[in-house]
Amino acid sequence: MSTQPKPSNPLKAVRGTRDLLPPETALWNRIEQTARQVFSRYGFGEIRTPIFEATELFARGVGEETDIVSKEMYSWEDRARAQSEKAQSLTLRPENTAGVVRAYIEHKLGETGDLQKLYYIGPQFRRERPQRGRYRQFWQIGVEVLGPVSSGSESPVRDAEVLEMLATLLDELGVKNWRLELNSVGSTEDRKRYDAALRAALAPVKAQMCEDNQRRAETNPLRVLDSKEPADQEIINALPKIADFLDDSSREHFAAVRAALDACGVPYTVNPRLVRGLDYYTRTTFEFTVPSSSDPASGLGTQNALLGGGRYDGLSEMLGGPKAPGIGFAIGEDRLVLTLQAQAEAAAKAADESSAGAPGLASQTWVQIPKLDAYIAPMGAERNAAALALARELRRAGLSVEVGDGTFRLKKSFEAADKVARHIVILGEDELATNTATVKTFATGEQVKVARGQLGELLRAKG
RNA sequence: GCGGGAUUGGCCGAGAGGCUUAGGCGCGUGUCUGUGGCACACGAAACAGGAGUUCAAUUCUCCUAUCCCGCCCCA
Repeated sequence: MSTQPKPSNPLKAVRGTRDLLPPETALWNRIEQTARQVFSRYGFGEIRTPIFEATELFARGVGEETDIVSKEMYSWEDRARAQSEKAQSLTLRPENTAGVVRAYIEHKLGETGDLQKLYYIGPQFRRERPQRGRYRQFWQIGVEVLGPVSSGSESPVRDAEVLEMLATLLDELGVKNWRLELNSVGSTEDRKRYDAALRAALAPVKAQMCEDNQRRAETNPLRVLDSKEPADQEIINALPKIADFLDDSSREHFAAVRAALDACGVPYTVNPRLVRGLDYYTRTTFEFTVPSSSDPASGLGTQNALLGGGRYDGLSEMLGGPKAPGIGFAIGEDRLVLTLQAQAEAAAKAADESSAGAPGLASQTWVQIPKLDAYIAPMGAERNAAALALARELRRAGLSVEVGDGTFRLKKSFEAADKVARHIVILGEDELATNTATVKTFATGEQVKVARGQLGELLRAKG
């Protein structure tokens, strides 16, 4: 029974991380490109913050008691720079809002008086049990809108604008069947009063609930609202509602957000049980979901939340900065990819029920990878140099070109060419002697011999 | 962190305590020295890792790893 100490395999991506390869990366690029385009139409600029920060930032910003901070962070003691200094605890960012707000404070962006509209795209790190749609290194596309009160950062217009933008982005990406769930958790004080009321209401009925909920009732009563335990639903539904604990300003704010969404025609559902895990959320909280496990058109299992976000009016001050109300969200890019792939797959299956062809490119990318304009086939190794020179010419003219190898037999060149390109350009003895090239078009089978100078133009004309 | 399922070539996917680990896709070579896509022939390539039971293990058991499902939680 000699069990070996685990042989960590250096030739394997570590648990919870993965490589993204072509052609799948084309899908990622398309998503990111679409997001950038949409964001810029709303006046957002990109921010890039470090991938690691002082541990303290997350402890204070995200909340000491959250799961993220208490058990999911990748932290380490950095080496002290000098004898006199002590090592600093650093952490791979588990989310990006704290970093953005830190940058806002550090660069005194509040002093400009302007409303800051920022977006980021990048990897985040949490040490959780990997699952479908949950990785230890995962990607988020996020947005933060914040600024001094005088910039209008507190306005419900900002909430509604962000939500409307998300609806537009998901539509432009082609995400089907998304749902917006919306709630208000009120101000910090509202939440405090609600928490007390919940505890009071739970005290007499707690014992009838499942183990998890009994524990939550003690540690974090808000989380009881999240419970999916069927047996406890009756009790949960009878619990006090956060809506009844909102002060006037929170109530008006929420009503204004909904009115603006209605005016824009963005559909949503108010979900009074939507509470989010991070400490800094105030007032508006929201989630966009897609149909989950039971529906094959979701690529996600129980992780049916595509993105989440909310308002964080007190975060800057929690971190020691000026008052800077804000609202933001983070899209789980990995989940977005999974969803789009699953929906593309489902659509393809529905489109041709009959052909039981192998799951093609659609399942991986749903993005069409265009074929190259030309494949240059040199005849004989001594034509290789000339082929590369020709490729350079064409590429500089903006055409996409692959170059074969003169040692390939013509048959092999044709096979290789047909796979990646629309045309094959044959470069043999004749062609070089007469300064021409032979071009064959795969789609039509037609073949012509043209002067070198006209080759680019011809390829462009044939498309 | 807890519970359950899975792991066979590059990919998909059969299989049984001992006989040669099917088949398909893909790949390579040839028929075929400048006109391919087809066809035919041939070829390379796998039982996740470790221990145990057994005359014999890829098959049974255990451990480890990884993925998937659920819980927790979140994107």
